[in-house]
Amino acid sequence: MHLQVLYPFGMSSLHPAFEQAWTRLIRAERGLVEAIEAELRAGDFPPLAWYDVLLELWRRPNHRLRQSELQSELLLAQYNLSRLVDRLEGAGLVRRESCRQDARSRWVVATPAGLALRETMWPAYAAAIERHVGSKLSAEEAAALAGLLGKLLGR
Amino acid sequence: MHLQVLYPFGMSSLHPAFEQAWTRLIRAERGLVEAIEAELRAGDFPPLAWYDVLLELWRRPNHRLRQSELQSELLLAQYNLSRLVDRLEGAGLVRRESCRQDARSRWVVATPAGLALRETMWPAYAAAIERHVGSKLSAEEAAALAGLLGKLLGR
DNA sequence: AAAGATTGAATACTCAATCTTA
DNA sequence: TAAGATTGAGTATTCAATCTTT
Repeated sequence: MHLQVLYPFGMSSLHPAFEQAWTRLIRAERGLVEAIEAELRAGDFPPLAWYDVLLELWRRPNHRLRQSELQSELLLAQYNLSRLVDRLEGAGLVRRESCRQDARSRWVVATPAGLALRETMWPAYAAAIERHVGSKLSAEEAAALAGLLGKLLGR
Repeated sequence: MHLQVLYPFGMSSLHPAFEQAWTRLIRAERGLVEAIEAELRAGDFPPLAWYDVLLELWRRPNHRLRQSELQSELLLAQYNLSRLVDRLEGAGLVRRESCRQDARSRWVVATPAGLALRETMWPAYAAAIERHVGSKLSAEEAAALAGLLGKLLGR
């Protein structure tokens, strides 16, 4: 096949389509996150990481999750999550509770203020996604993109 | 439909395909960058940001670029690039030169050590991309992904 | 020993202010 | 005034070490 002659697979080469997909993946993610977070900041909302925590908690029974579960949901390092939860707790959006079943663990529980913030934040967030993603892809293209990214994620 | 109850279409809602594409874009980018950077770190290589700078310089005549040009190429904030270049300069990989044409500007020039590092780093980087991206998508899928991401980037 | 979580110290990033030259 | 770049101070992230419980 033609491209394989120009860029044979081997020790140190890479098909250009992979390289381009890789560089664009990084640029698209960073550019869009920056643009969307700037819009949220302009609306006096906290960073997306705060939303992510509140969303995970909101989805669960009793709006609570063990830190270790939050950690694996959000793909965060343990020490990173520990300090993120510190900040949310300091802002009164979550509280920590000790865990009967396993005293090593701690629950992270959304407070009413945390749930209210997530609810207020969602329309602004959705509008920003609509503006930056929805305006550039059709629904079919978005579905195709989600499918390809799913493969990268092993789904 | 269930999701429409949670996220009805309207002023502040979003087609689920956009939401899924968005969340997967973030997860795929972060997971892959983390995995690939971990491999490079294990091979005693510096962060990808260093590679990005050295690559841009390598591509240019005389292996040099104004800081402001590097900044727009790499989509970095000015203060961020300033300190990234400080670190590369401290490691002897680039040097700064004053600019005759516009004394406000400074050139960033790759040193022989910087060019050599980029060259040594590429096979390891390419192998990591191959392992984490090439193994999960066909070349056709990678090209389709690059095309969709290009739309998101306005290309 | 391993899992869950936290912390001190070092590094990196961000915001706003600053400096120089165009 | 604006462009290019840098810097001090504050915030966030990272690494390694630590603590408690399983």
